[in-house]
Amino acid sequence: MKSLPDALTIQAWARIARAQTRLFGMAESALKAAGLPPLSWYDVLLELWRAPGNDLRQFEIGQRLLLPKHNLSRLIDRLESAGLVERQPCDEDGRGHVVRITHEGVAMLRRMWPIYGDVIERELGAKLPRKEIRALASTLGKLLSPDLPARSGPLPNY
Amino acid sequence: MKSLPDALTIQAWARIARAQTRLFGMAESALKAAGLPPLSWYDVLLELWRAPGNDLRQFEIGQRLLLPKHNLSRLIDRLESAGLVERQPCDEDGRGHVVRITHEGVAMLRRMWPIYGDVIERELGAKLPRKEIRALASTLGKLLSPDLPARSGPLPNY
DNA sequence: TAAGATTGAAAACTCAATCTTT
DNA sequence: AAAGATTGAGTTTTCAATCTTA
Repeated sequence: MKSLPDALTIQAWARIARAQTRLFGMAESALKAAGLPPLSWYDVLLELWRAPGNDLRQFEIGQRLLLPKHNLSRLIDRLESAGLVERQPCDEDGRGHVVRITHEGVAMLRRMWPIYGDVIERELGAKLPRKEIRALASTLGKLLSPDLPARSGPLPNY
Repeated sequence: MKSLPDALTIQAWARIARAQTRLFGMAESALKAAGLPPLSWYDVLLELWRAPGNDLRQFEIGQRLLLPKHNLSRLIDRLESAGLVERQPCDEDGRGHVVRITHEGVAMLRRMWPIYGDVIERELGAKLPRKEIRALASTLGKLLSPDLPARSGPLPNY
């Protein structure tokens, strides 16, 4: 049975798409202008950096970032070619690999964060009162699956 | 001068990305499962359908959808091959074309909307109280350029 | 059989260069 | 020179098929 949304819901939906396109497009542009890799690299590196042993199984990265496995395979290939991560055989499960962030990968994260974070602050932090940012995060949180691993976003802490 | 965002702002930022990925991924899946074209087709067709004469200049579509022109060229190619739009020479400006939605294009819009709208209602409309949806739309609106053409989102009205 | 991961082929996107008209 | 639009080359993503191990 199909039930259709009202105009207000449609407007909110469209603005989620529009805001994402605009904001993340700006972040990509800023990174490219600085000669740095795209956001997808940052996301993977950050997940690895935050993981307890600085490593994760490939499928765990995919779960956290909502990426399909075939896509991830080649993304990791590129990161590996650039020397930012390394693949190691997995002891517990002979099928899979463990992906670990390298020293260079951490260095890259540190170079990217000032550029990326500046865009976040300019486009979001500086544009809304703190109360409204809190409400935004809370509302969007309700739209996300609670069964997915918790993820607080790009939070380098350095 | 770079100023970095606080943890709350980062969380809100990350949730915009995550919500967009999840929600629009679901819409794409639903359309594909029904054997229908992707959202990008819907977006273009809807803009044309809403335009006064059922047509727009190509660059106008690009402005409304935040798409670069080289990308749009081939998207319109695909829509044209599928018979959903047609390109006509432009009287006022010899450089450009006018893109008009065809009868089949409107029919496609009508077939896609029940599928797409159902996802919007399920994933957004049904999950949040109306007051919160209103606040969400309002907040996200503040993050978007006011100089861009107004766009209220997918609103078929039929 | 299913899960983790990879691969080839095709589709789509990006970037820079190009063409035409303003 | 600038704007609207297209095109070729290269990169990335998507889809389906495959491989290995659980």
